[in-house]
Amino acid sequence: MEKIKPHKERRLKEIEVLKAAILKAARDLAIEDGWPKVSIRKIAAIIAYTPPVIYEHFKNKEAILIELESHGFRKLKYALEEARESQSDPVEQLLAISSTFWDWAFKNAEYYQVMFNLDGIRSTPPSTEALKDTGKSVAEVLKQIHLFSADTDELFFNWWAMMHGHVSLVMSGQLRGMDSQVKRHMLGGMKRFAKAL
Amino acid sequence: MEKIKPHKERRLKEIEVLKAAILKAARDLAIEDGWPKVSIRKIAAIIAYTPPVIYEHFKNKEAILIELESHGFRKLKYALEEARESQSDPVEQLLAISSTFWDWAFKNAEYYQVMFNLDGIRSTPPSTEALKDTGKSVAEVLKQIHLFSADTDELFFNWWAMMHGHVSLVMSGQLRGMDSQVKRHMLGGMKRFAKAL
DNA sequence: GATTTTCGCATAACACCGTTAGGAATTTTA
DNA sequence: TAAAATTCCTAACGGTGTTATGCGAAAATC
Repeated sequence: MEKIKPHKERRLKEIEVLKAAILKAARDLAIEDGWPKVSIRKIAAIIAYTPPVIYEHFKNKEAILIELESHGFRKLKYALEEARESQSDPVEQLLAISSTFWDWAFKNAEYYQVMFNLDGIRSTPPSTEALKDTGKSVAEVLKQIHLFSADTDELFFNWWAMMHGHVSLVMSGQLRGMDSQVKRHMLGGMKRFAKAL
Repeated sequence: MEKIKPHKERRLKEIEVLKAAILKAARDLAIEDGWPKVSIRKIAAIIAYTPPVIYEHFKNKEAILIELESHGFRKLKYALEEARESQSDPVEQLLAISSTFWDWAFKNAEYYQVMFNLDGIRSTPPSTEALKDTGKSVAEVLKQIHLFSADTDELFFNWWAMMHGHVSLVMSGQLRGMDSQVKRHMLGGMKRFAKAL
């Protein structure tokens, strides 16, 4: 068994720390000024290195976004699961999940934007897998509610569309200033959606 | 009454022509390679002028996009009105409008993307006015259908969210390759939506 | 008709961007 | 101690939106 030399181990930690710092810097910049203003050079300045160093940890700028995207989906998934567990009735669960989704999206707008390419920074889109996995709680709840009606895939996509539609219209500014009003509308629509199943 | 001198008049025509050429060049570039690859320099090359000339017709790059956005909304509005007139029953009208919306969005993706900032090129978002005006047909149809239930604003936003949600999830690649499947699901959801009113 | 003014347009530059090549200095290995 | 590898920087390439400057030609004025 090979013994790992202490300085090697320390170095590995350092690399991990630096990688985390890059991700944090990118996110902080996005929170501050929005994704379009995030640049490799600014990230480098924050972590007090020169730009090329970043390319030792990430293949390119896109790779940083992809990593943050998956962070975002994991966090959102967790939030939705928690929301579901706060209720026992399936319809109540659906409403709780939807409400939590909304709140999470705006409290973590920088994540949401990179997850759904809302600022068009990404050149490759997130995979369908992320959607399916993140919405697992919803899929299960829908299965419990619908009992007899349309196929589950349809309901699942309908739910995603209603959520992302409302959120992205507000977030991209088309309905700026109507946040809470639109959230009410979204929940109203979700109730009708559940009732129609 | 002041007489307009012929060379002045000719010049005004030239300016109009050039402005139209700039808009067309931008759109063609977007159709070819997507909005992120559209640049002032490339537009200039196409119209066979140098970049500064473009700034005599548009304040900046954003202004070009804003103009195309309003073109897009006008065209979409017209398409939706036509769809409505193809049916007499209100529910059928709603479905026809929704189906047409879908088809239009993908047949005019370069417009749709600039209208909803799907590629994040815009820094200022389109106004709520454009949404309200474009969706006028829908608002009227919804008023005819709902008779007693929830307020019209809510239904109107719900419709926009369902449409834009489905479209943007497919268009931004999250559901790539599932175009026709998702369209079916969207129409299914829309039927349930109409039935629940 | 000559002179002045205005107009149309290009050259060149500024400040930024993502990304990469090359090399210096330091640290680890032999 | 010499060789090898690692770490990190400087400098550059080709691209971006945008603007200052100025030249030549056309139009307006005298």
